[in-house]
Amino acid sequence: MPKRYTITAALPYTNGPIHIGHLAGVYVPADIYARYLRGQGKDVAFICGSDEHGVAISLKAKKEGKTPQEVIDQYDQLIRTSFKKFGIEFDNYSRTSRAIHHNTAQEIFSDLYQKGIFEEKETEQLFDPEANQFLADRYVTGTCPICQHPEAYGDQCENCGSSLSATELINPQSTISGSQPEMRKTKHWYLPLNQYEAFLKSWILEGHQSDWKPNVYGQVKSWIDNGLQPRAVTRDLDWGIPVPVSDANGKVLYVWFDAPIGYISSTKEWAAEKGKDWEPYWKDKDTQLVHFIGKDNIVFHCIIFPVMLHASGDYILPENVPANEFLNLEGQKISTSKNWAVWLHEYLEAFPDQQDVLRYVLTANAPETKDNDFTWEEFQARNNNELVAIYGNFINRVVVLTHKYYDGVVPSPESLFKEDQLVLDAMKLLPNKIGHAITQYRFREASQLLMQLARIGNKYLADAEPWKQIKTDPVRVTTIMHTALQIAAGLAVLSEPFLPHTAKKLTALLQLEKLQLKWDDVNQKEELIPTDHKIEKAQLLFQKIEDVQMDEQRAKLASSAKQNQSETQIIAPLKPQTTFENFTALDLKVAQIIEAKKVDKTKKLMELKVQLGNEIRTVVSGIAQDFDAAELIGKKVTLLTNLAPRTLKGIESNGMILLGENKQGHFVFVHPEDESVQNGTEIH
RNA sequence: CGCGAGGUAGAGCAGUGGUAGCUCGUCGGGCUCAUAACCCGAAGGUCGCAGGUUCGAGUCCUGCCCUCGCUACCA
Repeated sequence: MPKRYTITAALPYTNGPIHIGHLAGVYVPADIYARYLRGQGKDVAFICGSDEHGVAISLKAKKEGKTPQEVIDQYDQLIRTSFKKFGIEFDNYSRTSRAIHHNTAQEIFSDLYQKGIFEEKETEQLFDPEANQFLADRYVTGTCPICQHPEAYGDQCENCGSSLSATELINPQSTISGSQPEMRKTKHWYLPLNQYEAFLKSWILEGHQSDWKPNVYGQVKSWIDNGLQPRAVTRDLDWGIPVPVSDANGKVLYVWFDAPIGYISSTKEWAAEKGKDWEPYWKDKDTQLVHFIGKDNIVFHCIIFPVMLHASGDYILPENVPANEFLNLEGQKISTSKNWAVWLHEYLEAFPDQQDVLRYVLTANAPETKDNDFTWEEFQARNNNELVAIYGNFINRVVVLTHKYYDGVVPSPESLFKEDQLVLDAMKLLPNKIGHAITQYRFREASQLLMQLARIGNKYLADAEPWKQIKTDPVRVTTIMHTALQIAAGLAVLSEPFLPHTAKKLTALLQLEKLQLKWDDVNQKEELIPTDHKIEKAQLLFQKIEDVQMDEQRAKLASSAKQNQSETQIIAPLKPQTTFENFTALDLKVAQIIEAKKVDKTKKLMELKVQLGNEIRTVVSGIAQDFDAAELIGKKVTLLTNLAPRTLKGIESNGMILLGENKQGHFVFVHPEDESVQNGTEIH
């Protein structure tokens, strides 16, 4: 049994508000876990904070004409408020821009530096002279050296799928200023992950094969098996924590080096406020450290951060890293940039005081084992059929009957019948069952076990029929209602980790505040709510959600998707002037697609047969993500016929179909008269 | 291409060698205390496909197909 728990939730990055995906993947499960343990009387530090460094924030500030400080202040405030309103009850929520964090991160860097852990390397990197900064690979575009696609990124060409290095691109261009980057030398410090393979193997691959989630374990194993590379932990940037070494002017700690240290500095800040010692929470072997994260963070929390902690010597390692998969929204990936999301602050405007509904839906449909989909239809169904119909209705029945028969006073029971004992026994099994599911990080299951208690209650009332018995055997009804009230009280206690706002309302409704009921009282106490105890008048815990409300939400999503499409586009820079001769050298002809088939084992490639006069040609085109084979057949397209043939995936492609590519990277055929094609759309 | 996860009733999920299960939805019935809520019953599955191991396979092995993700700055 651990003496204490340090629970961390991924630090939200302050370049935008948070949405339901963040909540479902990280914060709701972490909060349930922390609340459950606190309810058990455990010593818990539930730690989080805003992650406020890194190149994305610096860029966003430049783009919006603000200072980075203004950007992070704005979002830190918004995120902080959202968490508070949703009842995500951190023991401490700090910020990585605070002095305590800067100091802590620098201390850890210096410590590792002095121990000689880092490797120093000088490399050549692309530098944007106009923006006066080095460029991360994804901030460089240019022509792909392999397939000639004009908009390949510095790390990968989306067209042909090849992995690239930014220095290979033809005509590289900075996406920040548009200027041509130049090569410059720069020195950085590297964490030699490759030297820690043996440590990671024995710690994770041997030590956690059975208790870590398959997705986490598999991912880590894949990285280790492929061989780890030294990783730079510093960057050339003007926004971040200065590297505390004398020859490191203008260099800051890599955001992923400093962010997880934020857990430690946030713990320090909390301990100082509470007059506690922070060190046992990070250094005592009897502390259980758990990181709640999304799957994209696995490498940092299972490899990089543990190596940092291990190398420094005296820190403990995480006991588990229960990473969740992703949540989609109405069938599509949640995307901040495309505004395809349900933002927490906007949810609250539409559904005031209904935080628990979202908490419940996101728990019941959490992406624990695979990506899941959030739909408004399911949201409505879960609310109306489960929270309202089963949970809320049970409570309402009990409270209404208690007032009708006994003026709201808990009646004194006669001796229990077998059926009364059976439901009470069934309830007594639940605290351990639910607790076990929670400590195994199976929150979906835990939430369904909770709902089972309300089902037990409804069934009990239906079987015992107090409304009939009252006419023939009123004495029997005292026992029935007493028993039903015990279940209602049990629900109030066991709901707390999942539905904190509801638990509070229910506690008030049943006037349980003074009784101070604990989790284990549910299976240990004979009576949760005593005879002669007076309860409040009935009040609804959940409201039905109507179809109109769902239509509004769906309309909102649809309009943001549309708005996003019609957003004024920045027209791609014009290419150098060409000549009429060059143009006439191109042979453009109209052709009709007569056959279309997706190329096996590719995401994008489509093999097309096109009719061109009396000739049929085979063309391979990267459009499979935007079109189905069926809808392509019969389409008339413009074909560049005299392009040199090229073999893709073993199929010779003779020609190229002219396509427009919009901002989202989706292709449209070239029919400029079509309304949906915007001015400035690039054709290639 | 490589690697990881997933593919079980209309939907969402559980089930790691022994008669296929849960929740929602659908259909039928019951009840009327309750937010037209609750309770009971039924229909609905060749467990992605094809082979193999085994007395026996959703479960183990092999191959393939599909979805999502990762490949180092999207929770």
